[in-house]
Amino acid sequence: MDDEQRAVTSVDVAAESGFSQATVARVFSSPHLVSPTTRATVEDAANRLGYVPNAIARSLKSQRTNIVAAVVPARGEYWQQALTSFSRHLAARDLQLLLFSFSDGADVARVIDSVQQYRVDGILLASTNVSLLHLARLSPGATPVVAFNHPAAAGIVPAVSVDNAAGTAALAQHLVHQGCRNVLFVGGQERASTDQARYRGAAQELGRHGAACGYIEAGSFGYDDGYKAATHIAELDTLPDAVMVSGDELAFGVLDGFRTVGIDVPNDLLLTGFDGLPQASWAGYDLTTIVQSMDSLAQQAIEVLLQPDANNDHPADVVVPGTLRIGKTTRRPLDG
Amino acid sequence: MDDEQRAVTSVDVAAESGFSQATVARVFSSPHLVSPTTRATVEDAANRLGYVPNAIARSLKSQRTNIVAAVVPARGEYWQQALTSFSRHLAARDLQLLLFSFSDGADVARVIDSVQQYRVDGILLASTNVSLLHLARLSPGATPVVAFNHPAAAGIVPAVSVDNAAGTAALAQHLVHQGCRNVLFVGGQERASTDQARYRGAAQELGRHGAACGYIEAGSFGYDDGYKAATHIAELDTLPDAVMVSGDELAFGVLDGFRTVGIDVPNDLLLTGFDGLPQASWAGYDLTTIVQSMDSLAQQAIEVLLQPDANNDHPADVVVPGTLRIGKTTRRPLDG
DNA sequence: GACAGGAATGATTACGTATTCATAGAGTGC
DNA sequence: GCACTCTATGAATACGTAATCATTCCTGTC
Repeated sequence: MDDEQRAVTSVDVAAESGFSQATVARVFSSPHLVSPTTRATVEDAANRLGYVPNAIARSLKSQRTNIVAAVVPARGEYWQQALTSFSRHLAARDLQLLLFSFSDGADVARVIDSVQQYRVDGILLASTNVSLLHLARLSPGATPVVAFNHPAAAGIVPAVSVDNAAGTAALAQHLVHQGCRNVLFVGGQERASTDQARYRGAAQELGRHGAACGYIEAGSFGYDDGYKAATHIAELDTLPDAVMVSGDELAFGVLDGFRTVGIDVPNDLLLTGFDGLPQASWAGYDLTTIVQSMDSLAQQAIEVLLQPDANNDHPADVVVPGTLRIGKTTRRPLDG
Repeated sequence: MDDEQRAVTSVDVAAESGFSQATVARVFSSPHLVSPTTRATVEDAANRLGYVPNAIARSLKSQRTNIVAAVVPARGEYWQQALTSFSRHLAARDLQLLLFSFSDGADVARVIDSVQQYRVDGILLASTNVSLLHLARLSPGATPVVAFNHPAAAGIVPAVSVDNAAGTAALAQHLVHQGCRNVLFVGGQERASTDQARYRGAAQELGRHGAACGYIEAGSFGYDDGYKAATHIAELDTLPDAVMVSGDELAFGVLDGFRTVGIDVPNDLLLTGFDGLPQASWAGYDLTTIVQSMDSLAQQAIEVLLQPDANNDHPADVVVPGTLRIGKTTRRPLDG
C-alpha cells in the first residue's frame, strides 16, 4: 500500500535471490554464462521484486546506448513517413529512436548539441536544409552519421537518397511520350539539394528531346504553397503542356488549386509529383509520381549508419532508384 | 588527422583548465556556484577539447533522464500529427522524446518493457488500443503516465482527451438542423474507446431529436477501409441522410469512395469526420469535422505528466473541447 | 588417484557525472 | 584583532551496471 516503491536494482535482486550482483547482471546480459537453475532462481527473485534492468547504467558501462537519433523536420507528410519507417526498422534491431524534430526557423546547431549529449549510437540526419557547415560540426565526433535524402552531403558524410535526377528524368520521358513540349517545374525550395537534383534531372531529359522546362519556386513543400502556385500558373499567358511538381504534398496543392480555378487535369495539362506518398494513390488524387521505397531507404540508411565504414576517406553514398507510378493525372482519357 | 578522438570527459577538462572535476561539473550544471573568471577559464578549456557533457552519466547520477517516451501507433495521420506536437512541446521544455511506435499486431507488453528500461521521466501513452491490463502493469512503477486520447483509461491513470461525445453531439446537432433524420455512423474499430465515445455522443444527440443512428465498423481508421465502407453503404437499400465518420482519414476514404460510385456529397447525403486533420481543410475535401487543438492537447498532456499529481487516488482527467468546422460536405448548395 | 581443464560464481572495479562534506580565504562588524 | 558569515573550490562518494580477474568445484583422463 504505502510502499514508496524505491527503485529496484540488481543488488536488491542479488540479496533476494542469494546470489551476487555479478550473477544477477549476467542473467540479464549474458544468460549463457549462468547455470539454468541459478538463472531460474534469479529470474524468480527479479519477478517477485519487479526488477527491470536500468538501461542508463548499462549504457554508461558499455558505452553503447542502443539509441539512434533521428533529426527530422517537424512538418511534411514525407518526413512523417520516413520517421515511421525508421522507427520500425530500428525496433527490429532492438534500437530505440530518439526524436529531434525541428521547425524551419529552429536553431539546428542547438539541436545538434543536444544530440551529442546523449551519446547516441548513430544519427539519422533527415533534412534537405541542414547546411554543410552543420554537417562539418558533426564529423570530428565519433558518432556515425547518415544524411538521409540530402544529396549535397554526399562526400562529406555517408548519404542515402533516392535517385532524384533519374526519377524526374523518367517522369520527363513519360511526359515526352505523351507529347509534351513545354513543361513547367514547380520546386519547393530552390536551396534544397533534392529540389536542385530533381529539376536537373527533368531539365536534362526534356532538353534531350528538345522540350522546354521552366522553373518556379513555391516556397515550401507544403500543400498551401502548392495551391498558391497553381493560382499563379493559371494567370500565365499560355499554360504549359505539363507541370512537374517537386514533391507529392506540394502536388496535391497544385492539383486542388487547378481544380478550383477550373483547369482540368489531365485534359488541360498533365501533372506529376515525386515521393509516392500513400495519398498519391488515393482515389481523389491518383497522381503520377515516383514512388520511393521508404522501407528500403530506411533500411539502407540504418545499415550504412551501423557499419563501421571501412574506408573513412570515401564515405558511402547509396542511391536507391524510385519506381514510376502512372496515375490518371497524366492519362489522357481520349488521346490523338 | 589520426586523432582517435577518445571521448573527452570532465576530468580531461579539469586537467586542461587546472581546476578540479567538481568545478568543471559545476560550470555545466550549476554555473552560479562558480566564479566568473573560473567559469571562463573552464569553458575555454572545454571548447579547446571539444567537451560535451555526457547526458547518460548525468542521468545516472541525477536520477532524471530528461527524456519522455511516446508510445504511438505506427500508422495514421492523426498520430503523426500528435507526435509532431509532442515533440515541439517537449523541446520547449528541454525534454527529449524517445519514440516507441508499434504496429497493430505488435506486442505491446514488449514495448512497455522496453520503455521501462530507459527510466524515462514520463510516458505519453497514445493509443486507443492499449488494453487496461497493460496500463495496470505500468501503475506500480514510479514512472508517471498519461493516457492520450484513451478515454477508457480515465480513472486508472491520468488521461487527456478531446471531448469525443460532445464533439459528435455537436456534429449531430448540426446535421439535425440540416434536416437529417436517418444517420449512419461509420466507426473505425468498435473496441477503441474513442470510437465508442464518439458513437455514443452522436446517437444520444440524434435520439434526443428523434433521429435514427445506425452503426457499421470499417475495420480500421485508415483511408482504404473508409473507401471500402463507402462501397458497402452504396449497396444499401436506402441511403441514409448523412454519414458520420469516426475519423477524418477514414472519412476521406468514404468521401472518395462515394465519388467513385457516383454518390454526390453533399447533394445525395451529408458527411462529417472527426479530428480536424490539416487535409480536412484542403480544397479537395473541405470536410465538416471536429477540430482538435493538437497543440493544446499535447501541452496539457505534458503538463499533467510532469506534475507530481497531488491526489494519487484520483488521477487527473482532462477533457479538451473540440471546435466545429463546417465544410462543404454538409453545406447543401441549394436547400429546400 | 592426481592433475588438467572447464564451468559457475563472487569480489572488485570502472563508466562520467552531480552532490555532499570539508576547507581555505575574503570580507564584515564590533 | 577576532569571531563569524559567505563564497569558491577540492576531495570523496554514489548512481547501477558489465566486465575482468580470481576462486571454487566438478569432470574426465591417463
